[in-house]
Amino acid sequence: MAEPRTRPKRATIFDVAAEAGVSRGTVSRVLNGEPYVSQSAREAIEAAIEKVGYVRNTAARNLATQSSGAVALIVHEPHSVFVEDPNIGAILLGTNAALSEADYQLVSLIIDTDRDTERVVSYLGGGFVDGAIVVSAREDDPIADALQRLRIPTVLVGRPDTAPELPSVSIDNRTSARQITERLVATGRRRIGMIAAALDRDSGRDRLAGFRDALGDRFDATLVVDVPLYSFHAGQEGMRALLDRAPDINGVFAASDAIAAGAVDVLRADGRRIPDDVGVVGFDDSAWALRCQPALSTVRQPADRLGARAAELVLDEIRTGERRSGVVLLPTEVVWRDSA
Amino acid sequence: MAEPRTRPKRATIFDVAAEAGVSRGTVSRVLNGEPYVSQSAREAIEAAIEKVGYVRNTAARNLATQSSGAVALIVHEPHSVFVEDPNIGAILLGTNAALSEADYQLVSLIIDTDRDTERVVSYLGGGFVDGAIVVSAREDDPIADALQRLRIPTVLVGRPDTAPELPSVSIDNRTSARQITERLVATGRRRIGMIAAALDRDSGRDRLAGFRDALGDRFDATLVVDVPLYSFHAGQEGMRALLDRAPDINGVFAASDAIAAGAVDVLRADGRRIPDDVGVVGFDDSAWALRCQPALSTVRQPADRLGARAAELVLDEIRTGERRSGVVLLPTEVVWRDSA
DNA sequence: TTCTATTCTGTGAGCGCTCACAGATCCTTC
DNA sequence: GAAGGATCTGTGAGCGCTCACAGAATAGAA
Repeated sequence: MAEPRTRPKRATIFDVAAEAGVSRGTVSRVLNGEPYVSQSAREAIEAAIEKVGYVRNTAARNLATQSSGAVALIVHEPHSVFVEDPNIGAILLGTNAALSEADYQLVSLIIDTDRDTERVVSYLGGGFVDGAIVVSAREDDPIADALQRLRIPTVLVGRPDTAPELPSVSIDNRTSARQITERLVATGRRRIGMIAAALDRDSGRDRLAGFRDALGDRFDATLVVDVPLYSFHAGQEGMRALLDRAPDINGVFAASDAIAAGAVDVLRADGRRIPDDVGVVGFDDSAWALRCQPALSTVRQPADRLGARAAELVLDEIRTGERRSGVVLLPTEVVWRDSA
Repeated sequence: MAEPRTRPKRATIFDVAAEAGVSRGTVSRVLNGEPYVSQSAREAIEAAIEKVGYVRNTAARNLATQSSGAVALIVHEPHSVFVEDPNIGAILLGTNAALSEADYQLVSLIIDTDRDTERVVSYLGGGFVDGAIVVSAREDDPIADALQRLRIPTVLVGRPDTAPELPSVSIDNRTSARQITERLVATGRRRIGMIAAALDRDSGRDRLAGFRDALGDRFDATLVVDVPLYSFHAGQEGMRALLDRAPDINGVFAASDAIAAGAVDVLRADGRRIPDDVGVVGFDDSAWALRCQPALSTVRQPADRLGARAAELVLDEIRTGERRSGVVLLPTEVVWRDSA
């Protein structure tokens, strides 16, 4: 932290009061939109604020109200994913918008290593934030646990089974996956495989479950490969494995667009035409989807709205003190393009 | 902002003083690492801090020191770029790391619309941050101007010509562009074109200048096309235009990897082999580079170090009160792969 | 021993704000 | 025309910390 610095003195609530010819209390009242202020006083104060160029000092306010005016967005992903994953950026943007609307400050905390976990937990214990949003929590996430212990209003993005007490906002991965797979079925594909990923998260598991739902009796576990990451490379590897097991495969559901792009790459290298020989569908509607040749059919998830909704829920709990547990599911949209 | 909330009472500096049998002043001294504290007092206080679980209240400290303990990272890009551009995420991460090391809080502000500009300027005027880092400032950027007026310590990432008084950290775009183009020349290409972008920023202009440097007399202005964005689509369009103008082209320098990927796409669709018929090089060493077929030769820029260095400079100015203007150039690295 | 430097410690004031309370003013209503 | 309620306003205390100052303790030199 810094040595104190001298900056041009800012006007305080005192200056405003003097200028308007009223007391601090009255100024504070109009600042906070409280009732019981006369019209004339209100106008005088507003004019005075304008005149002296007053802006509120957050530190003082936070000290007096015993709150921080900040909400943490905790992203539990390695740096590489943080940089690459389009959804995370969109969630961040959505959260930021909703929070600043309500005059709250977003503080983003990125957890990469175990050391970060510790640091973040102690930061959270410091009362620096009034609430928290956790993105991509794992099962038994120590952060979620800590947040619960500290009784900090928290909302999860995604829906980990481990912390059902915590409210969360998510998309219906299962139904979405079922819908897009069904369309694959409807176009006459009979040998349909899936490249699944992140089975340690609910999102990954639910996409697999939806795939299974759509196939019903025809589901064949040997046509499911599990890759470690939502990445292009993982998609390539997954597709090669699938091709090994079932050379006659004619439909593929990839757990993300990046994976689908990898799969498309391998399929074309293998001389197969898309969608004629093999239909491929993805998930996310990220930039990958349009970048593929042909453009990918996929599921669009409203990542920014996910972030915004989470922020609203946290704000609500901060204000009312009441936790509304439960899962908020935001609608997705299946986008049909040319890959299937 | 919130109604006050009751949270379990936290220990204050008072509790620590009582526990250790000393006064507040002495506790404050050890907290701030000041001299003139006896060994015994220091030990007693440290034990007391541990025992009562004390953590410092930032709001109170900020109020007393008249500083905020926060540094803003201002990103002047449309949301889409923010989400897509790998460099921005890396800069953010680097800044965050350097700042939290020094116990400062990163506050990221994203400017998308003109309304955002206004809001951010007033936010900045509110004394919420002790310093600022501006990413992708434009020429005549109103934010940079405001920051100067408010006399807030500021460092630019990138090197806009308009605010030479402000210190900045950047890469040497011109030399890097020259180096990678020279290699294109060295492999025997004679008809070399460039897909340039963002010529309203120094980065874009410098890359073009470096290209020109490398070609010397052989530079042919008709082989330079200018595209509006650092994107895949822009790359496709740019390449088509280049092909129209010079069907015999055999070397292409793209101003970014995304553009290069678009160019590669068009070239292959046109039946040209890479690197045999046409050599292609990019810039950034982003995820695009490895994703291309064949993998792209490109310039790696240390985006995270850019962010970290900017943070260090801001911190330094905050602490000393002295502005070190001038440009810090971080080294880049040309990465040779298979596309040229 | 006495005097001066040096090291250490406690105290009061104040940062800018909010909150609770007490008091003032105004309007109803009987 | 007085009582009672609603509406409005000012004041004091306090949030947790830092800073400047004054005073205490210790050490070293004369």
